[in-house]
Amino acid sequence: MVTMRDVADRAGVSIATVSFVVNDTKPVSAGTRQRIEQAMADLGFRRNAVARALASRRTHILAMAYPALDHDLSSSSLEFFTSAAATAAKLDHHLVLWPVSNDAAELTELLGQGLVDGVLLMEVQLDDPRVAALTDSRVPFALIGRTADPAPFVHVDIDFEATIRDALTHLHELGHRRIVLVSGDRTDPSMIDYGPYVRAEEAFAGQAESRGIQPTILRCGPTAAAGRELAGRLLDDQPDTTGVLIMKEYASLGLVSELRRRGRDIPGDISVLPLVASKELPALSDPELTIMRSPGPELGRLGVQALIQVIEGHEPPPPQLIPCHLELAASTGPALAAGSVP
Amino acid sequence: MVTMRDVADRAGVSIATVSFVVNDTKPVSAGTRQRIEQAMADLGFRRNAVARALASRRTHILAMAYPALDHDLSSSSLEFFTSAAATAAKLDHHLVLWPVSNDAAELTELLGQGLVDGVLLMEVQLDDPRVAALTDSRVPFALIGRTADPAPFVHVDIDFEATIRDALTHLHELGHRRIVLVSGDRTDPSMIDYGPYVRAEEAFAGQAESRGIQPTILRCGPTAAAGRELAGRLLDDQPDTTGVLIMKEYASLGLVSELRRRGRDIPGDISVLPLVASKELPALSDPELTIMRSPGPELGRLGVQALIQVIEGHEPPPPQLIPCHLELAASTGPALAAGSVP
DNA sequence: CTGAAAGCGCTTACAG
DNA sequence: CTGAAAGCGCTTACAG
Repeated sequence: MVTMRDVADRAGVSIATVSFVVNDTKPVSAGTRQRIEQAMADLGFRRNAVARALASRRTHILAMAYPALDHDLSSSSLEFFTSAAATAAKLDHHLVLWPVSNDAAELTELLGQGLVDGVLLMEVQLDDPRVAALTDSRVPFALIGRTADPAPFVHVDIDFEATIRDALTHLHELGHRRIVLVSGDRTDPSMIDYGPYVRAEEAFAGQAESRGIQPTILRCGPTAAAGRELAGRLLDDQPDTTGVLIMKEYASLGLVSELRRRGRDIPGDISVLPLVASKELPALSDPELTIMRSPGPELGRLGVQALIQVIEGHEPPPPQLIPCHLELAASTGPALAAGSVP
Repeated sequence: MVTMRDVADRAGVSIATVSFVVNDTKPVSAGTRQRIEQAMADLGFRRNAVARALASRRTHILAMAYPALDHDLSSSSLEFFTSAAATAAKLDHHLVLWPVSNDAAELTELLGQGLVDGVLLMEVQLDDPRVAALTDSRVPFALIGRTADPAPFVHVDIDFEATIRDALTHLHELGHRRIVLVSGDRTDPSMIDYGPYVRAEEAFAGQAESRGIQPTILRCGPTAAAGRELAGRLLDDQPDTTGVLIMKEYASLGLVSELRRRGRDIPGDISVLPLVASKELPALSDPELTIMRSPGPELGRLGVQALIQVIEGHEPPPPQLIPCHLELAASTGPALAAGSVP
C-alpha cells in the first residue's frame, strides 16, 4: 500500500502538504502541487478511506436501515436501494445495508459502532421505536415515510394527497362517479399503523365527497389471489362501481383477470388504476394497466441528498413529498352509464 | 463517545487489557475481566469500528458490486441483496452496495480506498474485465455467476445442469417428448455472452437428446409482450410442442395468457415451466405457474460465507452450484396425444 | 505557502 | 495474566 508518507518523500514535502492537495483544503503553490501530483501518479497513491475516517470523524458511509421482517419488501425496494446507492456514490459516499428488527436495540447496537455518518430509515411506522433510538443516538438521520407527526424529522415520502388527487381527477374526467379505494389489509398487527394505507385512505375520504363521490373503502391482501377474491366482493357489494383505485399491485392483476373472467370488460365496464405501482406492472396485465407510478428512485435520491445535507451541517431540508405519476395504458377509460353492468 | 481509555481508567487497567476482554483475544483473570465488564456496562462502551479497522487492517465491510446498467437487475436481486446483507450481519460484517460500470476503472478506484475486506461480484460475464481488476487488486473476492473458465475463482452460481435435468425429468415423467427451451434474447450486445443463457442452452442441448427430445431453442425478450409474441411463433413454427421451459419470468406470463387466448389449455395442451423464477411469479398467472424457483437467497448466503472464508485465510471453498427447485402448481400436467392441438 | 506534531481509538508484538 | 509503547494512515490546529 502506498501512503501519504511515500508520496511526501518522493515529492520532498510533508504529509500535511500532500493532504492539502489531496483534499484541496489549503492553497498550495503551483510547483509544489505539481510535484505532489506527479508523485501520486507515479506511485499510484489512493487515500486510505479508513484512516481518513478516523482522523476526520467522517466515514462517508450511510446506512440504509430496513425492517428484516417476514413480510417482504416490495419489489420497488430494489430500485429504491439502487437509486440511493447510486446517489451516495455520486456524492462521494457509500451505502451499507442494515437489516434491523423492529425494536430499537439492534439499531442502537449498530449505531454505537460509529461506522456510519447517517441513517436512512425505511418503512417508517406511524409510531416507530427506531426513530426514538435514532434521536437518542444523535446520529443524523432521514426518514423514508413518516411518523404520525413527522414535522420534527427530516423526511421524504410519497405525496398521497396529490397521488389520490391526480388519480381521482383522471377517473373523474373520464366520467366516473362510483369509485372505490382498495387499501391494504390491516388485520396483520404490523400493518394496522402502516402509514401509506392510513394516508391514502385519509386523502381519499377527504377528497372524494367534494367531487360527489361516495368514499367507499375496501381492503385486500397483497397477492393476486386476494385480488381475485376481491373481484367477487366488489361485484356483489358494490355492483355499480365503475372505477377502482387499488394500493396492492399484485392484487390488481388478480382483480383484472377475475373481473374479465366474470365477463366484465376492462375498462369498458370498470376502470382499474393501481396507485403505487412499479414500472414492471403495466405489462403484466392484459389489458396493460394504467398506473400511478411509484417514485421509488426519486425517493432514494432525495433521501440520500437530504441526509447528506444534514450531515454536513446545512439547514435541514424541508420534507419532500413526491406524488406517484400517472402512466397511461389501457385499464382506464370513459365511464359508461353509471351503474351499468352487462 | 466513551473510549477504551475511559473504560480502562474506571476499571484500573490498561487499554490493552480492555482490548483483550472485548475481543476475547488473550486470557484475563476472572476478577479483572469482571471489573472491566462492569466498567463497560456502566459507561455504555461500544468499540469504535473505524479505529478497530485501522489498527487491525480488517474493516469487516464487504462490497456487493453489481453492474449499474440500463437494463435492470432482476426482481430476485432484491432477495439476493437482503439475504447477503443478513448473512453478513450474522457473521459480524457489513455489506455496502457498489454500483459499478462494466469497465474495470471504477472498481479499481473503489478498491483503492481500502474500505472493504472483500468483494462479491454479481452478474459476472463469461469474459469480465472486472474479474481481472479484482485479481490485480489482491482484494479477496467471490463471484456470483461464472466466467467462461471459472475454475481459478471462488464462485457460487445456479446449477443449470441440475436445473435443466430436474425440469426435463418433471416434464418427461408427465409424458412430454416435444419440449422447447425458451432462452433469453441475445441480440443485445451485452447479452451475447450472458452466462445463464449460455449454460442453460448447453445443458438443454446436452440432455435433451438422450431422452429422445429434439433440442429446439427459441429466444424471447424479458417482457410479457415478448411472451405474447412468442406464443404466435411457437404455435406457428413448433405446433406439436407440448412442453415449454422458459428462462424469462415475465415473458412466461405473456406466453400463458396468449396461448389461452388462442384457445390452448394450460396445461392440457401445453405445459409451461419457468426456469429461474422468483417466488412471486406463480400467483401472477392463471393457472398458477409451476416453476423452478431461483435459489437467490441461498446464493446470497453462500456467496458471503465463501467470501468471509477467503478473507479469513481459510481454504478457499469449492464452487457451490445450487439448482433451482421445482415448485408444483398448475401450469404443468400430463402430455396428451403428442402433437395434439385442438 | 509549508511543516512539525498531536491526535483520531483502537490492536498487537514485546517484555515482564 | 498485565502493561507500556509503537503503529495503523490520515487530518488539523498551530506556528512560522
